[in-house]
Amino acid sequence: MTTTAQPPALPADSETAAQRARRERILTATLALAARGGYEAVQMREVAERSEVALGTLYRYFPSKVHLLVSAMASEVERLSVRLQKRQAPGETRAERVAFVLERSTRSLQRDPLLTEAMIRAMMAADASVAAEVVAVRTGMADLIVQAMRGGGPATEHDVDLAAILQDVWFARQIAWLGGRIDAADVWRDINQAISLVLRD
Amino acid sequence: MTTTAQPPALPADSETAAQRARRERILTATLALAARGGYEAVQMREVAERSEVALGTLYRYFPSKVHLLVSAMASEVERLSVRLQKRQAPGETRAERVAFVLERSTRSLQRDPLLTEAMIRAMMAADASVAAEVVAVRTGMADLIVQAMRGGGPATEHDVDLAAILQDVWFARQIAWLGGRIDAADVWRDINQAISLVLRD
DNA sequence: TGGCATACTAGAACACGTTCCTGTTATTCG
DNA sequence: CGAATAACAGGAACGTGTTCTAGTATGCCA
Repeated sequence: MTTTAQPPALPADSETAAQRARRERILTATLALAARGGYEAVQMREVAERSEVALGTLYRYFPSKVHLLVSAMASEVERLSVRLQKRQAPGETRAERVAFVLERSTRSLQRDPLLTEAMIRAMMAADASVAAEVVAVRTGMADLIVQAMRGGGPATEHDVDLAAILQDVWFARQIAWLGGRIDAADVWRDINQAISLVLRD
Repeated sequence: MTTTAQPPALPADSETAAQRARRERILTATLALAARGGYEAVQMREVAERSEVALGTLYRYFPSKVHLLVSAMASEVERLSVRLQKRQAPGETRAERVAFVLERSTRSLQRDPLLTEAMIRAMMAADASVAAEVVAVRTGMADLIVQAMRGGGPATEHDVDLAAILQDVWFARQIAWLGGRIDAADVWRDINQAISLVLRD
């Protein structure tokens, strides 16, 4: 319930160069700490110190640890999206193309298991106050899936609904993995299965 | 990393009556607090006080807040399961019967939004150490779904896989609701849609 | 240029999950 | 029954997310 104006977690256009640099340093430090030790290693005091910013300033930019990590994930999805959308996903059917994209995404995330743990955990812990950041992440991922589905053609309402279901399964399987109930290979097997169940052409 | 033997979060048969009573009081207090104020209102000191148990004892029974809340959810799912399995779900198709059961479950949970918030949040926060309790919850829910699907007939491997997907969507939609991204009515609409997409007879 | 609002730093302070310690009560076993 | 062991009560103490305070720097406007 702060009353003073402040840089929002979603960057505004009116930021000064110094502010953009601070935000950048904060996100970089966050990703580094998360990659090394997961969710619990991202300690606000440590993030502040590494990004050479006072603790209060960190909280001005990102009002909670969850905001911080979800924002970090949004920037990662952004990166992934740019990389994957350079060319159309290969495959004859929708299922094949979606499988290609989701497998690449999954593998890319599992390469840094601790980082993924930190980000997914934050997504799950997000309450209503983090809605905007969470929507950014989900929109980015939905775009990836829908683009793969349509394979150049137009996306229908139905396509978007299907993409949402796949994304739900995708997240749920990551959680099951984090929860130690399935291993990394199962994650992909289950997602793949969901794809073929949901996207019967 | 405790080394001494202790009453596990999953009750053993060898509990004395006094221990069973303590566990019961703890779960009752947990549900009461959660129903009144959600996840954050379930404070370990408060739970201990209300159940007339020392803080250390509470931690002996439930080694963390997440264990405690997931165990509470397991007992709630148990209750729901007993209530719903009194009679076979009505409906001609698998989709109709599953929809019936999941709608009842969803409505039952949404009647106590704060309690649901607390339990779902704990499910999502569960790490590997809570795997046993989480599995108990998921097994209970999967049973509900599979029983509705088969409508008296035998359940196949495939049925169980489909039930897992529906459960993933079910949880994910609850999270979206908790995260303020969709409202209570959307939860049911989305789940229903997933049912008809996944269970095309 | 001076004044003023806003942003930032440094660090104390607070809240709650968790751990630990000390002494007491209950339980089990010889 | 008596002694050993485990369980419990009561409460202090610690760690980390979050908030608050006081002082300093920075950018903006007259």
